[in-house]
Amino acid sequence: MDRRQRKTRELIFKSFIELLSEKDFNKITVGEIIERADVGRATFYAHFETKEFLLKELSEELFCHIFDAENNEQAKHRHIFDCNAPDSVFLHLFQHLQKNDNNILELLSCQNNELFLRYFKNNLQRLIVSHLSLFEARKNDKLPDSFWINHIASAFVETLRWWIDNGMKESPEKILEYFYMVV
Amino acid sequence: MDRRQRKTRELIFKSFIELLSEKDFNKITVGEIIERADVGRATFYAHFETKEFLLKELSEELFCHIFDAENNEQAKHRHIFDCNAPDSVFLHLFQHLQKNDNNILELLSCQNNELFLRYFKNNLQRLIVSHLSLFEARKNDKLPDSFWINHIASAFVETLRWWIDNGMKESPEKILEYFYMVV
DNA sequence: TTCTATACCGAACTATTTGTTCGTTATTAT
DNA sequence: ATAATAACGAACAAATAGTTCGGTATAGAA
Repeated sequence: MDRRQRKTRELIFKSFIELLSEKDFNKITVGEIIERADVGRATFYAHFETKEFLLKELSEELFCHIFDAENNEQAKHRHIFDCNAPDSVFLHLFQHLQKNDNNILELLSCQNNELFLRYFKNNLQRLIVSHLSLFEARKNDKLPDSFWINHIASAFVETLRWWIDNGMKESPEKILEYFYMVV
Repeated sequence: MDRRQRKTRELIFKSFIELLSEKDFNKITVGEIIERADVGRATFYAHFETKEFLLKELSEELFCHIFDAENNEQAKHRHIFDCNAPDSVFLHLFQHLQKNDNNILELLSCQNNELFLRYFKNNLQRLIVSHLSLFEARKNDKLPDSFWINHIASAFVETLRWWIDNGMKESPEKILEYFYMVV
């Protein structure tokens, strides 16, 4: 990809993230985005079909970073999934979030959190399926699999939401404990 | 309230609900709403400050109907909460939803379900607080109250979401069973 | 270095939507 | 019957979305 393209793309993302932490997605205008990113109007539309596509691509970029272990060559991200301790997956998720890598936290806690928590949950479901054995012991046989998976993912996201909304005072270990208590 | 006011208000609500079941909230224009409701532009703005306020008032009208037992004089709605059986509250919620009183179901399952499920959850929390004793036995002492309440409300909403998304094939009793299994 | 492709600029432009204003008409409550 | 007021409808300014196009600057290859 052309260096110019990369640069513009990053400028737009940066400006957009800033704006998202300030105001509601639907209140953000393309005019504001390009002004803050300092790029031309036509340039924006050369990169993103609409504001909605911009959001979609941003989300994908952010969450792939966290979740797509298989496709991720970089060792520093792989370690989340390579650990031997059985329940380290979720602990490391909490830890990563606390460290606020990639500023995901700001997006999960801003006014638009519904938007991102939904994306987050979708990605999470795939992760859970591959770690389903962790929860096998607690599952009631009568429960349909899809119900069970949805419940675990929801419980994680809601735990996360509660943690953020209450100022993230608890340690990742403590939150993991809470999470396991209810699931 | 003037009969004319009541009439236009209902016309606008009706038109709005129809549109919500067809397209995304943010894609709906005031022009479409008033055209379908067959009221003048100025009339719309005399009733609702913005589209967002229209949504808010609609939600309140719908959910108060279900949740606000204390303030509701009508016996037919009060019965949800007057039952003696301890867990009838949630069963009756599922039953009511299955019967699709007030067409709430369409709003909970349409493209905008995030919107309404959030409102739904907020109202639910208040209900849960007043029935907290039902879940006392399953609560771990270490868990903060607010975490526990949030978890129960979330689990209910997510159970409901799963039920709707999977075509509501299960009976309300079965769904209640699932709900109690995970909470 | 030179050359070619192309990303970006910027300004103008159309179309859509929002929210307001105001004089007129119709309906309501008393 | 009358006074109050809700609705009409047409026109209006302002904001925004998305497009077009000629000119400029830069990247990457030869």
